[in-house]
Amino acid sequence: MSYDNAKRASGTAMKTGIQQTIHAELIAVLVAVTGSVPRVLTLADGSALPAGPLELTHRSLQAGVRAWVERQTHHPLGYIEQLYTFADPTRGATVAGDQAERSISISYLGLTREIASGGDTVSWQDIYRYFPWEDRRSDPTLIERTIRAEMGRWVGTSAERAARVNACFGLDGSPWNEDLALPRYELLYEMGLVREAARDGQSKGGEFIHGAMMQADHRRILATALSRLRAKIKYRAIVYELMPESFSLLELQRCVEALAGQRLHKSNFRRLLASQNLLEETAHYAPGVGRPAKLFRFRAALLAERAIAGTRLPIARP
Amino acid sequence: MSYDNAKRASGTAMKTGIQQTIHAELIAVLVAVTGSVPRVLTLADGSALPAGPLELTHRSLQAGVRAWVERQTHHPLGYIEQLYTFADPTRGATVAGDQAERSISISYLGLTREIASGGDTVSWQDIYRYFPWEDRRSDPTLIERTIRAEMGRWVGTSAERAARVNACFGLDGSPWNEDLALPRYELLYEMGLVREAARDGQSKGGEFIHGAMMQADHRRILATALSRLRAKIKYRAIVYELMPESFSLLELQRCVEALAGQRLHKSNFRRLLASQNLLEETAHYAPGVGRPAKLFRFRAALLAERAIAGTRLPIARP
DNA sequence: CTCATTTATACTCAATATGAGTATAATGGA
DNA sequence: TCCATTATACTCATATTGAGTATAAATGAG
Repeated sequence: MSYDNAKRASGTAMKTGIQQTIHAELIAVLVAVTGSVPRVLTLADGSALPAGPLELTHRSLQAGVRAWVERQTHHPLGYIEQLYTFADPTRGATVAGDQAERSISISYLGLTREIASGGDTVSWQDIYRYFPWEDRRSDPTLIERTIRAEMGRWVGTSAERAARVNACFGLDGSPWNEDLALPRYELLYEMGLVREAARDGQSKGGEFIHGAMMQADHRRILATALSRLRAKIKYRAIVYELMPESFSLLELQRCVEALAGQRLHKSNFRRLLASQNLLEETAHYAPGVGRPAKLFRFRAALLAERAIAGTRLPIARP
Repeated sequence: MSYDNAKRASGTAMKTGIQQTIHAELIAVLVAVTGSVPRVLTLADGSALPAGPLELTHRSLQAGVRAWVERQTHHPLGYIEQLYTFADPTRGATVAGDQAERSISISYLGLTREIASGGDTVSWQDIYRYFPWEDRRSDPTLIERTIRAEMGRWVGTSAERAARVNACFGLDGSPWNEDLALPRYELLYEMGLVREAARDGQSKGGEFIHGAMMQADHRRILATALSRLRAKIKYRAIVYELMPESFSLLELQRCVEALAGQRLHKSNFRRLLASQNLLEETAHYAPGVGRPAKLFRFRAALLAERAIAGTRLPIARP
């Protein structure tokens, strides 16, 4: 961290020998919500996220991701956001003469609407297939019933571990915080309760809790995306990208509930929406089993103001 | 984005020809708050952030940043968080035979306490030296007075541009949002009102607003750090890392104010602190000019619970 | 055709949180 | 001793939130 380094770094390409050669890979987490199911686009029958190398033709990282997704799905990608960059030390770290090799992965979160993607093993998967404990809409006691005993074993008599588990999983007085999806996954990994831990040689064997495994650390990346998304819907109107042109208020509520993994209080949710002035009425109604619901759309001006309003979550209890 | 790519990506090192060779650089934004001044560690007399290449000896990206900072400052680094990764298309994008070269920068935010750093041109600089308009503690009307006319010229008759400026800078009815430090800097760049824009050939010439320039896009990275930090103090107790062992409530308030760039309401700030149960009293008092203030420290248990409480900002008006 | 069922929408009300300000307590120094 | 200065403790009106009830507009069974 010397001045020389800084000068080199901000100049043109560095070609000195100290530095190693690196391969960069882009990973995309594409999310869509259909009805009440939050989905992610996967490859290999749900065991991997779309990924590929950064190519020279890409003007920027974001442009690289966009290019792929649009080539693959023939669908323009709306909102897109960088998630995280990591350099896995265990993979690709081989030295060959003067040149050392290493792989860096840069992940992105994109929001779309679900479309039929014609590929061999390409498919949209329910996100909660990978994190069953994150879906508390129908049964918020899943953790209480299935995971708690296993966690207790790991905690043992350590007060510090107990505090961490309670804070992450909302046990013993702590409130449940939906944003903590990533810390929860990481904690389960550390406890050896997800299959990836055993695969990577971290687990001492024992019970695994439900949840489908993915290649490499793709499931961790997906957890990062879920965390980010849940935090963001509370202060940015990004649901926009996930909804059709017009929709009923209940449909919008179901979409937010799907992402948050929580039931929301109906009238309070509507009051919040009204106070934020995000929507405008259309002249149409959605037919259905009961009284027809008025259809709404997002206000056109919203696109310009993007940076503003927040959608906080009025949580409902059964 | 085919299944083949995904398989390659998640296997061992990729050596096929499609992919280009990449250099990775790590950039650190080290922040400390001393008294009422938020500072950042810089090189080259305040014109660059500490940066250097990713080395093979680094187990992970974070470990790489930690290693440097600790080697340079001889001070253990507490909180550290990844900011953003970007691949500048304009620098280092040269093709040489089969091998193409490109540079990727990965930036990190770290929190410390300020210490004398014995280096030639290494220094701690007031962050608001780079973003004078972000400090609204003494004079919240700076934008109103100095920048507005210039912005008006760029807006012209475009309603969309006007809406964007108003939302970003809290003009014309929109509330000021301190988290938007990055969008604000980006908007000023787009408008050609910061010197970097002229250097990069984006500006059409004209008045520049105050604020010191930095090499490459380091000032943009610093804006990213400020945005992230301001957003985060509202929902995570990270001020912890910036304060000494024990401190008075007013000192803590001054620290938060320095980061937020806003004055806070004294008694409401204290009420918020009390309700969150973050602090505990010590037996000591700080001597000073008036009545001595009781000294507090962060509760030990806080470290374990880290993931919890939020510190919202009760804004004060003069 | 009537009524139970289902969903939509409108209101109400208590509890809590927030913004803003006043009153009182300890200091050191003129 | 009194005053300037900072600390700490209360007060109070208003806004926001959580939770729930009442009424409206459809469908379909009988």
